[in-house]
Amino acid sequence: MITKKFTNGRGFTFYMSADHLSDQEQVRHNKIATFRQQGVEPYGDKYDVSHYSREIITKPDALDGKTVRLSGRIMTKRGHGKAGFAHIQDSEGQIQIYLREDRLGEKDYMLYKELDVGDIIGVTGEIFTTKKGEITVNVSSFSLLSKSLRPLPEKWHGLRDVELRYRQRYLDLMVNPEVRKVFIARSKIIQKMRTFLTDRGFLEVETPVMHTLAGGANARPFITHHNTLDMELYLRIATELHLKRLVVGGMDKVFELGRIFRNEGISTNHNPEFTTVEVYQANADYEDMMVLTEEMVASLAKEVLGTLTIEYQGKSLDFTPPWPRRDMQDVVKEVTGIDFDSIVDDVAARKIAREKNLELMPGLSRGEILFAFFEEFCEDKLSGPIFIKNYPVEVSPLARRNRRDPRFTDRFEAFMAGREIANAFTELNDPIDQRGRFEQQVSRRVSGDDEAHMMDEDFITALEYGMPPTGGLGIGVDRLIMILTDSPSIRDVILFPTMRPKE
RNA sequence: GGGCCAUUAGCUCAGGCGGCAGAGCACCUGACUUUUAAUCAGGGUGUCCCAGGUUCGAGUCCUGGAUGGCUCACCA
Repeated sequence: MITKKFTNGRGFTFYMSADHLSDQEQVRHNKIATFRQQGVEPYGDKYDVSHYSREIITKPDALDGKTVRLSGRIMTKRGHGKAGFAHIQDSEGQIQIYLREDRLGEKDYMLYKELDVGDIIGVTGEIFTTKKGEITVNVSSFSLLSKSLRPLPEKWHGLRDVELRYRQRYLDLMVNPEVRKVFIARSKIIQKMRTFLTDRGFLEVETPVMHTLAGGANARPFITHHNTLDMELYLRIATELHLKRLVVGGMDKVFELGRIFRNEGISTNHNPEFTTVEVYQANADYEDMMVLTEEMVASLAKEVLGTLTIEYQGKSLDFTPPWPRRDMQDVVKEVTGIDFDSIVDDVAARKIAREKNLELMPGLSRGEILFAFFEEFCEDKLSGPIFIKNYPVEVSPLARRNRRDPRFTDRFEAFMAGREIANAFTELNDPIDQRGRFEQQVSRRVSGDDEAHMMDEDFITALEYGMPPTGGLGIGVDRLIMILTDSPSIRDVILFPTMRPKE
């Protein structure tokens, strides 16, 4: 290690070295040693804080001339010989501080001059307003609370590199203030969601994350292993089947807000672990779930954003209930000109799919093809919010059949900005029909569809004891938060999105 | 998984046709007691993502790989 020693005019000794540390890191490491030599602890004790920055900025008149104590991270620093300005940032924002040598004394002022952007300090001083009109703390004393050993990202551009932003979210939060706003909004949305439901008499419950059988959705699970039991366990892909067991047990109104896991692709709309809320209400049906959905989303928008009309990526969305309700078959007819009501069998449906150049797995049924038409040609055109209802039975293995037309189920999905946000139905409570649906799923599984459901005998057994007529709703919480915070990527609303490790 | 693009200083980015590695901020040295992207004078601090190849010579061209972004497929 090549080391070069030099001393600056203020008695601080530095060693520049040629090892793995950058020059800026080396300087900061050396300062720690020098501070300790001078009796200054670089990782100080807790600082009694009287105010946060925002309280001071928002009511300067009441605090003018008053002494305040606050702590924060140095974000900018400007020296002027025997005086200096800096901005410190706390959880509420930034405030300017002013330090003078004739106030602090030579020793402390010299210590201040050695502080770096990124260091966390506690300051005590009086509030005043500078010539240029900025509310500022005239510091009478300060102490170093935590020495930062690495330089912060650039003050003007912030941290732009998306890879670094996700991998080192703490830096993103430090230097990109709008990021903090998104996650504060996320926290509020989830909190309001919880109180919205509990206020309406729903009971929050926790069901297993590790399943012996991953059900309730069409998705590939993550597999893990329990050593003592020596068995495979799956991380849950949905909370649905356990929540319905609770309804069988007499818990009439339940919900679970939590993380689920799907072993599938990653994209701007998909993270392997994500958050859903599922709600089940006995003596209700999917119409009731529509009302619940629109009321909940409207109340979240109102309470968190203060408005029912928002902009998402330049498009306007109005959450004022009631939202439009459209039949899937009607929407497909409107967009593609094809009336599935007049297509009576699977063969005719496959023929029309070929005409529209829709490449599908062989042997699909009429309902599956209708659903494919909807997804392919209609879904991304639904700016919403809108409810699409009456889903084919083949793609809805857990939903009750429509009384008048058993080819369909009493199911809807809510769409916003062309994305599915919610999925709900009148729950299938006929155990014999449910067994048939599972059997159909299993046969699809056998023929290669590894996302199809597995037979869940235990769930069937629960239904055989009798489940009351029940409405169920699932909401993709991350996606809803994306809409409400105008975030283009799901990674912008998940603090630590799944990333491949570096190297 | 396929296609396209990106990776250069701590950060944000430029580097035409292959010819000594660049700017701003940050940093270092000095000046400056109400500045605010402070200013002034001086200083470039680097595994050009990695490994090969072509070439007298590669940040630049070729091959392979890594990570990320967008997109298609899959899905919510």
